[in-house]
Amino acid sequence: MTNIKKVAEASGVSTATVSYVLNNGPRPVKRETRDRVFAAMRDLNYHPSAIARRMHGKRVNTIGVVALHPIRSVFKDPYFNAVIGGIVDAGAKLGQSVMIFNGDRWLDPDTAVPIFCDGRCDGLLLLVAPLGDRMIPELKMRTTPFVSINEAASDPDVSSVDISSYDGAKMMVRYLIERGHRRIAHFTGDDYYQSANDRFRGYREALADAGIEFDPRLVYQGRYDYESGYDRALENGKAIAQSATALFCANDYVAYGALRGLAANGVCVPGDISIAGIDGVDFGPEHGTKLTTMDQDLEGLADEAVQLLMHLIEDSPLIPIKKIRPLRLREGDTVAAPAR
Amino acid sequence: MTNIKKVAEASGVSTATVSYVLNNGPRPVKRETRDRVFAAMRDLNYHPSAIARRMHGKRVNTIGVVALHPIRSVFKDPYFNAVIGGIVDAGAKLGQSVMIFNGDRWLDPDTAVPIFCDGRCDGLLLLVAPLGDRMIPELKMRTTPFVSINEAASDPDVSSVDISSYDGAKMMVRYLIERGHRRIAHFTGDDYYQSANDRFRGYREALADAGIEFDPRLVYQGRYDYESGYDRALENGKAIAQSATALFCANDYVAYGALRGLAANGVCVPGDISIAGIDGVDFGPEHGTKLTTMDQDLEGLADEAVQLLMHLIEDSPLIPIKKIRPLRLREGDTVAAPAR
DNA sequence: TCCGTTTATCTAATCGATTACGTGCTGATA
DNA sequence: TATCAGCACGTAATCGATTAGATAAACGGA
Repeated sequence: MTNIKKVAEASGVSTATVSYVLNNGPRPVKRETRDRVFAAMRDLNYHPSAIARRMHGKRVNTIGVVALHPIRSVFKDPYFNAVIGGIVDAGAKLGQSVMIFNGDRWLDPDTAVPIFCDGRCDGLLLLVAPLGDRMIPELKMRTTPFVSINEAASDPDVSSVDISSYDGAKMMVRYLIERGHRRIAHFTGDDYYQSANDRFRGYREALADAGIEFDPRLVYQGRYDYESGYDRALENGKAIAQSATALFCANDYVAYGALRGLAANGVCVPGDISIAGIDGVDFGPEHGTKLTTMDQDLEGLADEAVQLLMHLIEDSPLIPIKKIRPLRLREGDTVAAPAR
Repeated sequence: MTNIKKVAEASGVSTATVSYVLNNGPRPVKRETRDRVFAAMRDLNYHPSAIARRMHGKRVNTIGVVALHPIRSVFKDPYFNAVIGGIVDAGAKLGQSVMIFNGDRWLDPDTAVPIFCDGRCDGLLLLVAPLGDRMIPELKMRTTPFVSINEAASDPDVSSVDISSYDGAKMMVRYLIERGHRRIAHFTGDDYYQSANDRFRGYREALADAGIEFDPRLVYQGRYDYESGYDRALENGKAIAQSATALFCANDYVAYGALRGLAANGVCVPGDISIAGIDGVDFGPEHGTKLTTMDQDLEGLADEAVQLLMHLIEDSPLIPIKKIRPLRLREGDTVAAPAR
């Protein structure tokens, strides 16, 4: 392989000079010499080893994404896909490659965190809810900067980018109320997610603000996935359609599941009941129905997280930075005024 | 940071001995000493730097995935998602992390390939059709092993994992013929993909084998995406329904597009016309109609590619290895016998 | 003309590991 | 007891870069 030594020999200078040319500093090099070095680099098809540079604290232009999910596969999930895709895109624009840590192998923080921080990445993005509580203390013991995305931002020392699930849920339920609904059911998400609790709280607050009494019989405990929404809608479809005119689901998967589960019960959406989700996940053009949801702009979220991480890597600020992103209503075809 | 030197001091041995303990070789260490070293590593919370080890030709346990597409975003594409997800899963099982190279930044082989090979990855997987022709000559000049996945396997020196698009298309068209169809239309894929041409060829051969004359009026040139299928079906829906009883699409996106485009024309599938795809892309449970398609088992493909790459990395065999994977028919709800 | 500055470059230490080579010790053999 | 093999481990070179410190030449002011 061609290394810096060969380039130095070929251009008749020391390796130090080649390095100064390569990095455009920290010491100046005469233009004439510089040109000779560049020529030698071209002739020998030289490209510096990222590894050797990292030995001196230089960056490797790699950001690690720890994308773990306790149950489902991350790559079959449009939410994770959108975020990871956004990270890769945002990274590529800034010349950063992205390393993905995904799989059961990384679930144990004691063995995983040292590997995340073994020098291959300049910084880390965490997509690990609800595992962050176990992961973050380990990460804080090391020097690799990291940003937590959606969840686990409760720790005040951790830089994070997050959405306000509470506000989003509240806005959506307020919207349903404005459309004339007063009997609004709710399918919850997994209760070990902080966001699921926040969304439930936003739902209750919006009702309270409108002077509507909270009815626990309209709340169906569930998980954050399609099957959960489908199963609950299939079991309770008729009851829901009779007792409520709208159904607010804890996320878009649940909402789509509910949609199909209700359809299987012969309930029409939005004719018989309105359905609203939250997250704004893009299921692609192949998908049929457009869901009314709160869009959290996952690409924008990813972009902001990457930029924040780059800031941490480059400037290592002393105090943690927390960003909260707003959700925006996206009207689809699943909400209408109540029939009655 | 704690490094090997501190561990050596703490356990009263030299760094060499610590290294022998760490690597369990190449020289033996007395059990007693080994225990002392392990204890010191635990006490100091020591974990070796992957970077420094790489300086001595050791592996970093990272495989790079070059996932480029000339037009669409890779992460909004279920095909790429399935393959990349499969690679990440297969890698995690073998203790490998995956680095993703994606974005316009890497389209130019002259600047990109040196970066792919800058030491951060032990090997590369190429998902770059149809760009491989430009990328592969550059890669062959370097020492980083690589495997090409689907396309660009034409170069006899390159190890690859591929499906036989020709056989798959032929099998699918033969199946349609067996179901009673004789007038079979075809939506092609982008003609700069070798696979698209192979699929078209398989279509023609299957017709020829059954003694059915090839009718160029039944062939609609297009691209490998949903919109292409949709647009062609929307424009020509009635004509297609009248002139053919089945439609074989160059991939699953096109097929889904055709499905919706025909529906918009009031054509029923499979009542009025049967539709078949090829690839076996999984659109997730949220998706409605089940397409009849040729499944190429993308997870299995990814798994085999990772294993092949690991073989190249570990054993550096002298001759390239080429694998061809079969496609399997997956019956869905979009093919029936012709109505007549 | 002499000395201090500036400029351009070289020498060598350094990063954190791996490993070839050298050394001291033990025990078996002649 | 001298010799030699083998074991256990230390010393130091090495990987490919970066960079502080040393050095030599050019330049400018008193």
